[in-house]
Amino acid sequence: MINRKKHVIKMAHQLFIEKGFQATSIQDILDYSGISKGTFYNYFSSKTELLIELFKTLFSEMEEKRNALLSEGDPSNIDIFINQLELQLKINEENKINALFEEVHFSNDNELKEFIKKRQITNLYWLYKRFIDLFGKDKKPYLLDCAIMFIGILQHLVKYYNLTYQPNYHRVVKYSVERIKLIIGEISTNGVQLIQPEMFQLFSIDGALHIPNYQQQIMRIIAEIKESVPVSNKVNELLDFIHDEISYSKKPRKYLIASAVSSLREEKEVNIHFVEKLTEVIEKI
Amino acid sequence: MINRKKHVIKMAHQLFIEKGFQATSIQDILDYSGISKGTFYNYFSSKTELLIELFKTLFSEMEEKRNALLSEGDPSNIDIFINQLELQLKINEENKINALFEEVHFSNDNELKEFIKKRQITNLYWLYKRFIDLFGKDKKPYLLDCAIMFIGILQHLVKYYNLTYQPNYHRVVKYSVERIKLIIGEISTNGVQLIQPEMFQLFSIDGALHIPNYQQQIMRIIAEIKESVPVSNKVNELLDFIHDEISYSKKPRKYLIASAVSSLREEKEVNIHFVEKLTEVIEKI
DNA sequence: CCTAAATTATACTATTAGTATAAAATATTT
DNA sequence: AAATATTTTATACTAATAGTATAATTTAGG
Repeated sequence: MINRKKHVIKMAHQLFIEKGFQATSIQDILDYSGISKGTFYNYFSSKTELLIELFKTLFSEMEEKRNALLSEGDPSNIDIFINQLELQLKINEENKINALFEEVHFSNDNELKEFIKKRQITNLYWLYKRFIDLFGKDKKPYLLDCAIMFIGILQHLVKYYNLTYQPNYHRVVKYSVERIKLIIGEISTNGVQLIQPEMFQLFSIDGALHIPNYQQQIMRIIAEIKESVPVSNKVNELLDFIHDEISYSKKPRKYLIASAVSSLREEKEVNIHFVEKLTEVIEKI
Repeated sequence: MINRKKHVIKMAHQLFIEKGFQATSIQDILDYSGISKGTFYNYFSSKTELLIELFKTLFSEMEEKRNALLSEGDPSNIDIFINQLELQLKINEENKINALFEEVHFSNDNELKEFIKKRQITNLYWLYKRFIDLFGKDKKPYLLDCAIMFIGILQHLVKYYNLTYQPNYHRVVKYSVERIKLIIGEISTNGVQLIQPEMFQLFSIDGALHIPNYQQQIMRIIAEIKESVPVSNKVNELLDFIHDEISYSKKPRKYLIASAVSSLREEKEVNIHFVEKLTEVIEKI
């Protein structure tokens, strides 16, 4: 029964893709996934919260795959970067993430709006960091501007390219990268800056963003635990809490996480080996 | 009573700005603008249709002001272009058009989606044409790509600039224009093309877009008539029909418009001079 | 086999979009 | 000015849907 919640999210995702988020009623989701209303509200407090959970899983998967492309590779290798972008665009399309994203801008739900905003900033930060990898630390002052422009260029070109031709992400990404390379060269020669990278501090995710090491490690361990054995409700809840706290809190509450881990230790289904690794990593937060 | 409908749109606009489109119920609009439900549904078939009418008026006003900046000026003067962009960004902000736009992507309403899509394409086309004015016909094959990239750059820079600093549209526009100038130079030297300008034909607004002369003239005459004297319901309906047919139809139905004009001729409140001018222009369609 | 938790079925409330209609107010025509 | 047509209002109604409440049933685990 532990996968029921995931199953509901999956079914809802399908409905959202087919009919759109708005047009899918909760009753539709109940019918399609074969649960009762009570169960639904036991899992989620609203349709919006279901959507947020859907986004979280999709983004986690995407980030994992994206980072896997780079692991052990050379961060300054631009072909890897291009592969990462292509991958993201493809996953986006497969899951209609963009469509959902757009559909969702409407919401009066502040939690959702904040979630999406943070997501965009985090994504921008990733790009900024990758640009530093690719083009060198000396160009730092200009690379935020460039990252912003690059997102704009890429998104708009993809949109109109796909309106006109069959999608060809490789071509569009390469084209976009060529343009931004030119701009980076010119801007850093002339020393023109528009927005200061200190901007990230405004969103107080700067801290969290600077130490993605432990975050990635923890997320990997959690994934391993879940794959190793079907876990109980309780374990699942604990793992999800840790995952979310790590991923979406400005400052993850270290002691709360430690407490969750020690509860995990009690559960025999979880290999003690994993718990040790978790404890170890969490101490470094 | 002729302005009541406009008054309702205005009041609704205020509510949309304050609370958002979604969060504003029809009852809110009724209370705020002091009309009854019956009247509302007499004016609009739904809240969405009201929104479309709001957009139409906002866009018309914006286009008029934007084009006024260029009238009699040199199309290749880049400072005029920069002024035009600044103006648009400011009007956008004042009326929260972007916010409404985003809020609205959600809708299951196909009419609205189509309306917005066409609006974006039309806007892109305007920019493409302006780029031809500014950078020369010889660069035509590359200027659609550049227009697309430019929109992306400008929109994203504005977004993040305004998140960080006080809005300074002049600065952001100038920065964006500098970048695109560089790209245009490089692209046209190397002869790289991504999307063909023939793309516009896909949206079959190509024809309509090529002859904006009569469109502008007619819209000006209509505005003049409405300003000259408070017009009756009937006249207003006729004028609005002509306006919409000119603005939003792929191929305006010439004879239908002529018929509307001849009905106008019967109305004594409308100065015959205007009717003559209209007739004259419509013959050229 | 027993207990606790999860799930179901069902009924209910509250909000809202949209329809229907008769009465009242306002315009228009003769 | 009276008659007629139209617009507007007030009101009551239907239908759809989100979310709450709860007793009965099922399932999982010790």
